[in-house]
Amino acid sequence: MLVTLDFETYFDTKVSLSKLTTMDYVRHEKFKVWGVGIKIDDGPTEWFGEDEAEVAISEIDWRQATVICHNTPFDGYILTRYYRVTPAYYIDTAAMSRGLFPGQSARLKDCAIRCFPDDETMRKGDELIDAKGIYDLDPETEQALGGYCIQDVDLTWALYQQMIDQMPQSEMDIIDLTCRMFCEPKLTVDLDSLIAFRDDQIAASEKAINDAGIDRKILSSNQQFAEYIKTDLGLVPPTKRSPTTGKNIPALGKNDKAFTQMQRMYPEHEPIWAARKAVKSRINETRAQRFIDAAHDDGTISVPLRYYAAHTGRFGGTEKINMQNMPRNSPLRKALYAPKGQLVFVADLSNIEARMLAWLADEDDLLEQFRNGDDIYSNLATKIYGRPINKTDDPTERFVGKTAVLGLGYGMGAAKFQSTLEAGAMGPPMKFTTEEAFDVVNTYRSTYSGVQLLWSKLELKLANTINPSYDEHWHGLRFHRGKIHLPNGMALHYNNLRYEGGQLTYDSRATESTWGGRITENVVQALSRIIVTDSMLRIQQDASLDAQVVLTVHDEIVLISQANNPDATMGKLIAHMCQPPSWAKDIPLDAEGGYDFSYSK
DNA sequence: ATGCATCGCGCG
DNA sequence: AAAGCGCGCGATGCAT
Repeated sequence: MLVTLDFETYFDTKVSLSKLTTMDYVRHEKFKVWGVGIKIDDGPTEWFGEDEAEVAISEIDWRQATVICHNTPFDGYILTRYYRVTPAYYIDTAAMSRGLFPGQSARLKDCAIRCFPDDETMRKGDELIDAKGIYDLDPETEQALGGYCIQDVDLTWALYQQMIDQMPQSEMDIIDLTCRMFCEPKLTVDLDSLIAFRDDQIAASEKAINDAGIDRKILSSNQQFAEYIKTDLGLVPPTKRSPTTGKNIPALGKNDKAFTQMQRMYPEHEPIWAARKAVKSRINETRAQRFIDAAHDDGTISVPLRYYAAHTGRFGGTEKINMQNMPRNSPLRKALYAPKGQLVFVADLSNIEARMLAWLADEDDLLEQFRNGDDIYSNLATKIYGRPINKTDDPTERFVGKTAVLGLGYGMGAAKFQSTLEAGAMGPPMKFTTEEAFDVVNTYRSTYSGVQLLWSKLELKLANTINPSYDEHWHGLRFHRGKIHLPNGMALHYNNLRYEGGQLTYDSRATESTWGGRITENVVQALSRIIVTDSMLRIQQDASLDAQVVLTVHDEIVLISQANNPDATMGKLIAHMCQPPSWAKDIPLDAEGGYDFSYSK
């Protein structure tokens, strides 16, 4: 049974979805369901007002129901957390839109215009219903609201019918799973440790500011802090060229080399440097607070993930919470744990993008190294240094190999390679001369000549699609009409593809230009994402695992399963993740992972 | 007050 | 001619 529905709920200037997270909004004391529009299968849409909504919801057999909404994490959250009913399957037309039209607005209004450009009846009502801030609706307002709600439900249904044929079942299952992570939370939070962490952060930052004796405002502002360094300390504040605007801006970031150097040169100002750091690291405090606020009374926490946030299909964060970029050894991670009797399992696909790149580039030698379980970072470093490099004896040289493998495969140049090494993002900061950096880049490109060839191949094939009759199948991909169709039925979109000033150009939110290295990265990322989501579904659907996937972080899958016999569970996970797809049977995959009471690796 | 662009920084 | 790529959030500073 298909249940298309749309809740209309109280909102005012402060209590609204634009001001609050979904969690805070639905649990707000003023939250109230004004009514709900419900359509069962292709029957008529009915409006149920405030007094009828609960009965209408309770009369549906949710164990048999597939719910369809526009932005289902919201309506689904009301169903599961407010009405305590759980649909069998979640469909979200906003998510479908993001999948089919990456980078374009997924608002109901915009979806309608895009899907039905010539049908003026398929429009979201835009006359203003002034229900804002009216807690108890008068009959006329309620009737008007009900009318618009019915229109929205009908529109959602029409969008569903329009888009469903273009959506592969696997992606519908991923949308269902994404909604489930949010609407049926399984992870729990340790509030005490979060509160302790937050309060520690606040105390530490207050102490640092007091010790320095400078106003917080000055410390936190780049411009004001630069001025302070100049006039009060009598030093020259470091500057740099903005990578986006080209303007000269203060280089006072935590990782700005000139600034860290200045800190080393003037240790007598240590309290000031410490205070600057403390002020700038308030994110820990606010993040802890976000988690505390998001926690439900029963201890669970919803995982907000945005389906198809990136045009490559990768997920993103949302609801002011980004669980995909939590610092690795942060108390934030440790505060997320499994319910009693269960464990958190974390597994990731080792070097998935490097493997995918090697597979696409037909780099047989590299593929063989992966098959043999070789340390590819050390192997490349061996070529770079001209002597045997291994993980234990030459960690520094290996980092050079790692930086090379991760960046040079997508066209990174010598200057950028040099500065990346100098910043020391992946290991100890290293000094390379321009010539040395050039040497490494050349070594990489000649060692993996297939990669360099791949850049130009992909650029040429994509550029060829400017010609509408061009249609080529290659490596499970199809190049046609500004799109690179992926083997799972989705596609990379390069809208309005053209040459502008000699640059391959397309429209996303802004006008973008692209080139071989960038296209290669897009394809590699999109294909790697399919490997991960395919195994996510296998894991979720393997009844013997009794697992609930609760989070994914690009190459990593996080799930909760029973605590008994965890090694057997882990073994099955790894097996699921190492299964190559039908379109790349010869790609060597590897996965590793572990389990614990909490989400800590 | 609120929105937008920009930067910094965390993750992959 | 030359270019690692992909995200979201917090904070600042400026525009409205």
